[in-house]
Amino acid sequence: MPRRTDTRERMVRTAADLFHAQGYHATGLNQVLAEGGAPKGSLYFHFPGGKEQLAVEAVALAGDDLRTALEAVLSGTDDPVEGLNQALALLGENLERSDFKHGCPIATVALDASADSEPIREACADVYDSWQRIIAEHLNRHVADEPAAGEAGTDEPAAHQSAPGEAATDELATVVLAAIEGAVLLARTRRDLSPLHAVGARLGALLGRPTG
Amino acid sequence: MPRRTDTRERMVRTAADLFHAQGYHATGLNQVLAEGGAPKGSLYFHFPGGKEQLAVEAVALAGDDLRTALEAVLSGTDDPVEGLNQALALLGENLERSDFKHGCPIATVALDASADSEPIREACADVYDSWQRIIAEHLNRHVADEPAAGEAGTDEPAAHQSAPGEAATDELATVVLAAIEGAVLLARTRRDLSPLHAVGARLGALLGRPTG
DNA sequence: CCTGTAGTAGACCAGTCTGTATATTAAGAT
DNA sequence: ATCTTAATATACAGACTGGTCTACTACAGG
Repeated sequence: MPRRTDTRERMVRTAADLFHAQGYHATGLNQVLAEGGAPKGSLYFHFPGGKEQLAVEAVALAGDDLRTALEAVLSGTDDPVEGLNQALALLGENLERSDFKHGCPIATVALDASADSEPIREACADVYDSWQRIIAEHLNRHVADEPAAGEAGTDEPAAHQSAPGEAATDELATVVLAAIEGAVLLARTRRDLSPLHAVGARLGALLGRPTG
Repeated sequence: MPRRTDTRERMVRTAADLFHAQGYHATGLNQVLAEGGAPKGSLYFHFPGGKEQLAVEAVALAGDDLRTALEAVLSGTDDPVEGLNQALALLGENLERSDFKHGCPIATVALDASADSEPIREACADVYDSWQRIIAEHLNRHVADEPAAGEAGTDEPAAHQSAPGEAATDELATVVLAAIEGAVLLARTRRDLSPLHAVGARLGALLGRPTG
């Protein structure tokens, strides 16, 4: 093989970075090419699907990276609230380090490209699912032995097979993910980390702790 | 004044709609013009600041509209959880009615334009602030008499002046807003309302209810 | 040595982008 | 009736878009 073999990966990484900070439509291929140091021909050789394919792969890559980091942080502690707080701290560091340009690597693309491209939308949804799964597992590991509330325990016929509160944990993981995503969105827009701290401070109540 | 006098407002409304569904960079001025039935000259007459000014005004308008709707819904009930659930229902209807194109009218622009334009970013931040204020007032009206937790009551010197739980209510409103924003983001990306329902179901726990 | 091919390099295309400049029209004032 | 101004209507400019095309380079196998 001629010259370099890492061109493809470099392009995806560059694209992921730019999409992360600017979104899909605000990022031109020329910018990706310039920043990645590759000519146009190479792009369409490696990505015959063009910008759309590049975005799908970039989203998947960024999602994997953050999922890995999330797993590492969450598995490092026994306290579910503590684990999630460390995840929030990680996101806060990313925000600060990038002058509030790097929030959620998926959200921008999800919002500004899913109207255009169904494949991109699906890729983003898949990433969110994977994150939610990690969070749910984390919660299951530590708080599944609780009665898991019961405010809506009427309309569940016999859905939960194995664990008793599995459906409830999924719901809880959805809420946790939503709160985190919203906090990152607010923090990025306000250029201020306090939304992350607020969510962190209220995680205890959200997870059903007596009062923190 | 010649011809029409509503051209300006029509343009802002059209722009707000398109920015809402597609974001800032994905929406071309030609599309705004075509959909609003106005020529280019009129746009730069009414908005000498060009696309940026149009976006700032569109964001403010959309933010005002939703703030009004939010106020109406929240003032209609005495139960804070019930009120927020109705707000979630409203957002869910908007999503469904628009085939999941209309989520938060601010988020898309906030994410894909605040890297480019400081004025747009500020406009978005202002809208979020206004929404948060509405939520905080709503919470203050109904739950301010609670002890307002205290899991992190160590590093607060003497911030809260007037009401005892005011700072705590602000924090809580931030978390509520974040959770709602995140839920809308997830719902739009997944094309599925369940994140909204999940947040609704957990609002009680989040607001400090015993386990309701 | 020669050829096939993976990959690179960049010119090029048609279309679109935001923004500007120049008419043209309609109303209000004098 | 005329002059001014608010507003509309287009034509146009220059830059940039994503995408295609062809030429070229470097390596591998025969």
